[in-house]
Amino acid sequence: MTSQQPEANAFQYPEALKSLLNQEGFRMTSQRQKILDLFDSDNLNRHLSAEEVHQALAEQGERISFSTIYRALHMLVGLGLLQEVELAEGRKLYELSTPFTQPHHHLLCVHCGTYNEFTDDQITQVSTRETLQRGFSLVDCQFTVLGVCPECQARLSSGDREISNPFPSRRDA
Amino acid sequence: MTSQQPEANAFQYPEALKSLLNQEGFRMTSQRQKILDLFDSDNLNRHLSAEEVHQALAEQGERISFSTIYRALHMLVGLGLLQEVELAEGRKLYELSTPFTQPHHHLLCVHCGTYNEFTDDQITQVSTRETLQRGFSLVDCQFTVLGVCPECQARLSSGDREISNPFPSRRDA
DNA sequence: TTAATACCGAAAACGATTTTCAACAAAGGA
DNA sequence: TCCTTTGTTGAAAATCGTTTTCGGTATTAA
Repeated sequence: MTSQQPEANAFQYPEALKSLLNQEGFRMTSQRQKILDLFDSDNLNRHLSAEEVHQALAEQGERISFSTIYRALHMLVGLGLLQEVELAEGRKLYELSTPFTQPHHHLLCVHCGTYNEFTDDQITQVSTRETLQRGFSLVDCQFTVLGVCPECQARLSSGDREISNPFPSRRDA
Repeated sequence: MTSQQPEANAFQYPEALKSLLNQEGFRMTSQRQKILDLFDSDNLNRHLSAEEVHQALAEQGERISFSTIYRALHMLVGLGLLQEVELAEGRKLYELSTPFTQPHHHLLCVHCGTYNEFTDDQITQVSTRETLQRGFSLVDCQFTVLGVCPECQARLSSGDREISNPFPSRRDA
């Protein structure tokens, strides 16, 4: 109850979240609550960019400025509730951090940008081993496998040859 | 000799590089050669940002515009000679791609930004397994372990508490 | 009730990257 | 050889995601 770490179910208890923020001198506001809710709603346990957060909120009638969104995302990362991942080039994505979800990694199609998640103990093992060997403390690990999904393979084999940037841009999607 | 793939030693043979570009309708120019040389010079088999490329060239008296640098880096990635890695947030780094170097991964200190490289067969195994299982073809994999290096641990334990962004910015370095 | 402090949105600033554009250079014919 | 086509360059402008500034508002604590 009085632990410094957020409990695994902090999201179920609005009060716990509020006091977590308060401990650090922050306040729980309606904007922040709505942003958090986005990540917690379980049909949405995916990665969201600031842009996508803005859009998702807009779709439910909430008009929250980008400055507020960015500030909230930063704060939530600082508190350990969210974590950043770098999947799509040029922008950062955010997801619930590992105390609240299973550690997982990403398999990304470099053409259409869709991704799968997977978990693998070996990855965790390697992370731990490498950090220990060098006296590092482990903060996080990000494993991203880039490939071409079956659909894009089919599409590509029928014609359209081109030298493509292995990192997809928003426009290509 | 007539293979479509670049040979592992293409960098030793300027002619091979030139014809590799020509095959795709590009030309080998002095600017592109100098940029390539940067990555090939073996005391420099590290990651360079566009900024660092620009600076390294400036130090040897070459004044090449950023537009040219960015264009060359893109093209070289497209040709498979370089690959992008996302280590430092907010900018892309480039390094020789795996046919020319050993596959390796990165252990990054989130405070000072220094990194170690390591290799690990398990990572490759997992990449292959996950892609095959889903019918993907494997393009690349990026494994980045984030941690705090021993030096920063020591420095941090003596005082300066703060909620910090787990991704370091240039200014923090 | 007031003072202090955190918060908000709009707009400006920022930094990395990309594009535009006009001039230039290499290649490939007539 | 001259000419045309096409790729390349640098400077400057544009873009994009993100961060900061600023004036005003809300919450908290004295």
